[in-house]
Amino acid sequence: MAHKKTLADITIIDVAKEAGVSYSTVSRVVNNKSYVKPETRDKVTQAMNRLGYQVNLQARSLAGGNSHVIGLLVHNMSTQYMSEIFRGIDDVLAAHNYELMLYTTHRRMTKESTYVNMMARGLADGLLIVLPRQPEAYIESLRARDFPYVLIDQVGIDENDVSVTATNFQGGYEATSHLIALGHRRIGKITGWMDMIGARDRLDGYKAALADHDVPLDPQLIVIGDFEKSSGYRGAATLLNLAEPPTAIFASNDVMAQGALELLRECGRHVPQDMSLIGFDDIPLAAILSPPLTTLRQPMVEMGRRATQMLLDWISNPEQKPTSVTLPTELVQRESTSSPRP
Amino acid sequence: MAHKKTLADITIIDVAKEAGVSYSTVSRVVNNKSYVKPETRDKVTQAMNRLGYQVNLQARSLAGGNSHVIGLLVHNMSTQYMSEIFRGIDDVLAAHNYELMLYTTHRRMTKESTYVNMMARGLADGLLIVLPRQPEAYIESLRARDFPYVLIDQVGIDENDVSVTATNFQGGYEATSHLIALGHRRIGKITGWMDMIGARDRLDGYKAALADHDVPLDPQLIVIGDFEKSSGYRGAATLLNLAEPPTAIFASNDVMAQGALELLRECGRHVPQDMSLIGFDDIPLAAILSPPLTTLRQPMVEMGRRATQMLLDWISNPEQKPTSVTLPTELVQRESTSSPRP
DNA sequence: ATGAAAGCGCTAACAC
DNA sequence: GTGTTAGCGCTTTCAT
Repeated sequence: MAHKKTLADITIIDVAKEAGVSYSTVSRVVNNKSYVKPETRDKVTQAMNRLGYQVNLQARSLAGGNSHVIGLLVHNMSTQYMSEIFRGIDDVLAAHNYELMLYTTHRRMTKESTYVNMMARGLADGLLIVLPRQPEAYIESLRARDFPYVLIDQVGIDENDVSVTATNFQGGYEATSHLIALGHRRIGKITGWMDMIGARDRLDGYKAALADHDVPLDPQLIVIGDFEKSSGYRGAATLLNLAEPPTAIFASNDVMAQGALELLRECGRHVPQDMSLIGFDDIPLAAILSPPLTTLRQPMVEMGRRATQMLLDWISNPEQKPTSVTLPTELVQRESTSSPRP
Repeated sequence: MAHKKTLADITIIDVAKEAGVSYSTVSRVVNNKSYVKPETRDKVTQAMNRLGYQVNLQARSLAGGNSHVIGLLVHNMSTQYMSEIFRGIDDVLAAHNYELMLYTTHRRMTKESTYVNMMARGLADGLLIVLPRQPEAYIESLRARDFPYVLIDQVGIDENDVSVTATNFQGGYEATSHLIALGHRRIGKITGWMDMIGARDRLDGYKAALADHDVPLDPQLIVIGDFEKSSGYRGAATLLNLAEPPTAIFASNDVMAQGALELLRECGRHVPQDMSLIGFDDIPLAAILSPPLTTLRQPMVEMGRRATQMLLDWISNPEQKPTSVTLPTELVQRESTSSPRP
């Protein structure tokens, strides 16, 4: 045992004694359920304050109540993308006195299910899942127990899943159209994980914009990335080595754009004079790069906020399942895009 | 109640039935404690797998066992500084199958104690506290119950506190000496929160370096900051407006240096030609700024790792309290410092 | 409106 | 080496 419980651990029973009531009455006061005579309630409240009572979340949860904890399942916490989403989550959690259990999966994808099950067994009242790669593995079990969960930046398996996403197709379309409007005809594309719907949507938006503007689609111009900086770097290299290289590159997130920028600099190419570059997300980094990166802003903080609010609503009202929302993206023009050299 | 417990919730009792043993034997197998006949152990293990058993952490914790959760108390999760520290924490937690309860205090300093108490009452087996501002408020209660906790980047009230810090004084000394060696004599200093020992140490290092190199100390050159970008911006403005402005600025973290850089750019000053600039931390951002920032590297990932390892060791061996460690800082020369204009 | 009592799933003595 | 049993602190019927 890691610690000894000292006398400082005062329980509902201590409060009951102090207030001269039964301990189920104390429970009622604490949970604000059913009627308690105002007079009694006062007595109890005062006793609680006097003793400095604090609820034991595990006991409450074990006994069948809410745990007042929500679980957050993320791939990697140390990215600006996640920092932004987290700010939104944290905002609303703090406002509602909820605790947060954080789980980062990294490469250990197999453990996702284990974690989700632990959470669903009472450790948490609900789950926030950011960018899951294979939610199929556990979503079914979540549904089976009517356990509230909201997916962020990933739609689920079907319409039953509650999710918060952005307009990825539109964003891809707009980014590409922006480049076309500038006069580009050969536009390289570095994609994200192709097993993620959002990444596929951005690519589809790219293709649609090309088609709508009668720009031929050259498969060589599409290179598969993985949302990591290094794949942006490699992708840009691939594109640059083409017999007929593009005059602009659309990376499916800012971090890959950063990687591309690095490669371009190393090869002595100037952005945007020699090569236009556009990203996706608008993480804080985007504005700091030189040149500042033109990108498609995704409202990440708001996504975190909305998802959390939806989850909390759902928890407090289990019958009322929230409906998924899609938030708008927006073109942020900075200095990494311009017309191509004549 | 947020969810209904379905038949899928199989407990230690189900496993016991399935294996044909008592449920305390199952508990023994699960916890790997005391001897169980290998044969019995196998039977139980198989039953567990067959049923897909998973321990209920709250029940375990309530019953007096370890919760296998550690609490992390931070001021703000959405900074690169924290992202780095978190990577270290996450690394070792994952390796030891520990869960993480995250609590961000923001401006709600009053809630720190409440949270710490909740954790200490069984929700967590130990606590990691990053950069607390007023730990006095609750550290006493932690000690009173022999509850394991490790402070990161903050020494405690006295030698009894276990902490992981970096050589802030040395770092401040080295940063300043670097500037002096370059030929600077008027060196501005933007400090961090002055209620934090680390920030005071960096300032003291600055003063000591000045004294050792016979550079007069001008109080006007010291402006109080708060580790936020905006205070770096304002601090630089103050310094620039001095009758006799400095030729170099030492900001107590990279984020304030970033703020200073912004102000400098807006005022048309070139770094490092018109003004040398040095930061502290070496967050990823530092290398990306233009010009890339010279700074004092603090081994943040390692700090997180060490602290977590110490905490876990302590938890598994309560009699053996770990001893605090101080990790070395290191000058990282990039392009934001040079000799002053003649 | 309030009290009594039965568990929630588990650990940790204590028996055998 | 394994079974029995008493709680951990709380929520929730069920009485009253």
